[in-house]
Amino acid sequence: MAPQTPRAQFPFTNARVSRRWRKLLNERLKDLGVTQARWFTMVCLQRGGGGLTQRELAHLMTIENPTLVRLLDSLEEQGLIERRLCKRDRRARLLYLTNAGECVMSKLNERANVLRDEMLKGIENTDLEVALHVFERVMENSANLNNS
Amino acid sequence: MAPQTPRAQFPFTNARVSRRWRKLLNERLKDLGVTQARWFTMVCLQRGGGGLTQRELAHLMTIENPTLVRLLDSLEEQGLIERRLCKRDRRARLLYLTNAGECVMSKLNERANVLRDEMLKGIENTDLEVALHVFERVMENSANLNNS
DNA sequence: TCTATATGATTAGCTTACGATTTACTGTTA
DNA sequence: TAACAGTAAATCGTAAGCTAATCATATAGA
Repeated sequence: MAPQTPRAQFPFTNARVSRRWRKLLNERLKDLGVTQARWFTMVCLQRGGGGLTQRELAHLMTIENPTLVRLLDSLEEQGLIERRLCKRDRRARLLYLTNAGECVMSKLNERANVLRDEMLKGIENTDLEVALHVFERVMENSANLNNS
Repeated sequence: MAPQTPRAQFPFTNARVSRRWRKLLNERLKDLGVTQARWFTMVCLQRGGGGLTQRELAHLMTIENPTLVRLLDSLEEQGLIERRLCKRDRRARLLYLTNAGECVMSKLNERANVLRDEMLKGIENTDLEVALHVFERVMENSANLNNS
């Protein structure tokens, strides 16, 4: 079980919630052939606008480049995204959602929204804002550590 | 980037914090040969008391049995935990920290505590309690879903 | 210009999460 | 007691996270 004080408990419980959300969302998206991570990739790509490079998208997602490469490989194979060559820099690839990708996104988003509302049911907006404030502070603090 | 409203943002940012914590803690425990997940396994075993079965420990950790099996395999190989046969039920294994395991735990805990304090620096206790309250509610809500 | 360094993407290999299946044993019931 | 349902652990395969190393191309400096 997680330790005693709120301070000590926080990282464990945070991780637990994260695992649960991932697991439930994976279940609910499974029949559409998309996982939580792949959906998140598409969300960030849509939000960032087409034409991002892989490095830019990885930065938006706060994951490492090699992790993104595999996600993109599967999404490309499914025909949901496209890697186009960049004329300015021949090392880079520019990323776009395909039409099929755009289409499936509405279903995915709807299911994700339903799950999110179910998981957050009965929680005050003010409490959620406090929680998000805590998250932001943690991210700031950890950005200033020796994480090279 | 994460979506707009606090509600929409919550799951993404939660996951992000979880990844960051794991990554930083892995870095800091690396030279002791222990990962965040293996340390968490030992924490739960110590907290639950020696003599837990694998099923019981997996339940405490809120992870699945196959995940725990591999963590225990590596911990056992490192000589940090022990699987003993159970006399009552020959299917079951009873888990214990070894002496070596107990010894290394104090170093691991200290480093983990330092990291935790660095990451939570400047955050009010009351805010942390609100965040934990949100987590608990999410776990309750998700326990009542179709997660079989 | 030519060489050295930096950068975008990839590959390879490890870890940790999952589900599905298998194996070994327990306990119950016909 | 013999069959059968249930349970503890292990095994297998897949996904998604990481680091380290590699390849191709860009860019900066001598």
